Amino acid sequence: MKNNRKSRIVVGLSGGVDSSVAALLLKQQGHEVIGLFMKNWEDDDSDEYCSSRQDLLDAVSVADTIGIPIEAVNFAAEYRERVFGYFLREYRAGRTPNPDILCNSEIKFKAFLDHAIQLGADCIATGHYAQVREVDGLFQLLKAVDDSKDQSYFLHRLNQNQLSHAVFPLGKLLKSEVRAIAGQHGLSNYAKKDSTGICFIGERPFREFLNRYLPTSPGEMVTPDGKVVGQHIGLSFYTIGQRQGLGIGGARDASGEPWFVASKDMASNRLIVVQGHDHPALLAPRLGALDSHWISNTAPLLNHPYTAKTRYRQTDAPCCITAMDDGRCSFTFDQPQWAVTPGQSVVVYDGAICLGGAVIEQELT
RNA sequence: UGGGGAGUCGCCAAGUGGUAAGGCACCGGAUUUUGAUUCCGGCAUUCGCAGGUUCGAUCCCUGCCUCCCCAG
Repeated sequence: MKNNRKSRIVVGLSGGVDSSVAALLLKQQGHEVIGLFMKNWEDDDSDEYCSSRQDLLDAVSVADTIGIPIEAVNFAAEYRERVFGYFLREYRAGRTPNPDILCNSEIKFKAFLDHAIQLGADCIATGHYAQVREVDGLFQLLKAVDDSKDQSYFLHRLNQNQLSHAVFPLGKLLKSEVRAIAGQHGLSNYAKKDSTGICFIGERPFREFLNRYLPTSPGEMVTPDGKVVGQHIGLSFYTIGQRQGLGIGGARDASGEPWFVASKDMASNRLIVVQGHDHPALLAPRLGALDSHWISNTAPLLNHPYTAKTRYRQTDAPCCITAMDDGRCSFTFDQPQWAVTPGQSVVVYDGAICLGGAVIEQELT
C-alpha cells in the first residue's frame, strides 16, 4: 500500500479485538474500509455453533460501531483442501505441523486476498502483529514492535506479491495500547479474551480432536536403553518435548523428574521418552530442514550470523545456515535447541527482518 | 510348610508415640492464533484389616490378610 493515499482496504474481521482495532485505525486514516468475516471450518457447527456465531456477532457489532460495511465469506472448502489435508498428512507421518502458517499463505493471503481484489480492493489488512516495509522495490516482513506478540513467525511464508498487498495496522502498537484504543472507541469486544488454538478451528481437547480424524495405534513408551515405562495410544498423538499426557508415574529406580517425549520410532511404533527437562536427548545443536521459502526470493547467506526460531514464541537463537540445496538447508545453532520438532518451522531473522524459513525435517547431531 | 522382610495418595517415597514431607501422574487456571514447554493452584481427617496398651498411635503389642526373599 502506498503511504498517504486513500485506498480501498478489505479487513479480515474475526470478531476479536486485534482485527477490530486494525479496521478502526484504517478507517480513521480515511481509507475506504470493508470488513470481511471468514468462516473456514464447519465440522463443529453443532457444538462450536456458539463460538463461531458469537465471533460473527462481535464482528458485526464492531463494524457497526466503526461505521464500515461487513460481509461474511466461506473458505471452508479451500481450508480443508489446502490446510487441513496437509495437517492430517503430517500428523499421520508422525510429524507436528503448523497449520496456521499454511493458513496464512494459502487462505488469508491467497483465497481471501484474491476475493478482496475481486471486490476492487487495493490491499487487505489483518490484526497480525507484524510490519511490512518496502525497500528499493522489495517488500520486507518485520517483527512487530510488541515483541511479546510478534506474529511474523506465522507469516514467514508470504511472498512478494502477498506482502505488497498486506497492511498490518497493529505492527507498531503494544497489545495494551490496542485494547485501550478499543475501549476508548467503544468497541464491544475491547475486553474479549484473545483467541488461541488452531486458526478457525479453535481451542479444543487436542487428543480427542485428532482422534476424530486419525486412528489410535497403541505401542510402548521406552527409554533410550529400551526399558518399557508406559503405553502410548499412537505416535501421531504426541509431539517432541511433550510432558503432559504421558501418564508415567514414579518408579523405584527413577529420579522423580518428569518425563518428556524425546523422539519417535515410526518403524517399531515406539515412543522414546526421557526423564528431566534438560536431558541431552532433548537438545540438538543442528537441524535439517526442507521446503524453504525466502521472502525476498533470494536465499540468505551461508555461514552468516542470523537468528532463528524453531518454534513460535521462542527467543531468537543465534545460528548459521551451513548448507543449502534445492529447498533443503542445514542450520547450526550457537547453543543447542530444545525439542527440535520435525514438521515445525524454523524461521530466520536478520535483526528485526524476517527472511523466511523452512520446515524442520530432523535434528542433526 | 519353616525362616526373614514389607504393607503410607494412581506410582515412587519421607515420617516410627504427639496428631500424615516431597516428587511423578492427574485435575483446574495463567501464558499462547500450531503442537509443546513454562508458571500458579488443587490433590490421603488418613497410614492392609481387627483388636489392645496409652492422655494420645502410621509409629508399641496381639491376631488375621496380602506381597517379596531364602529354605524346601
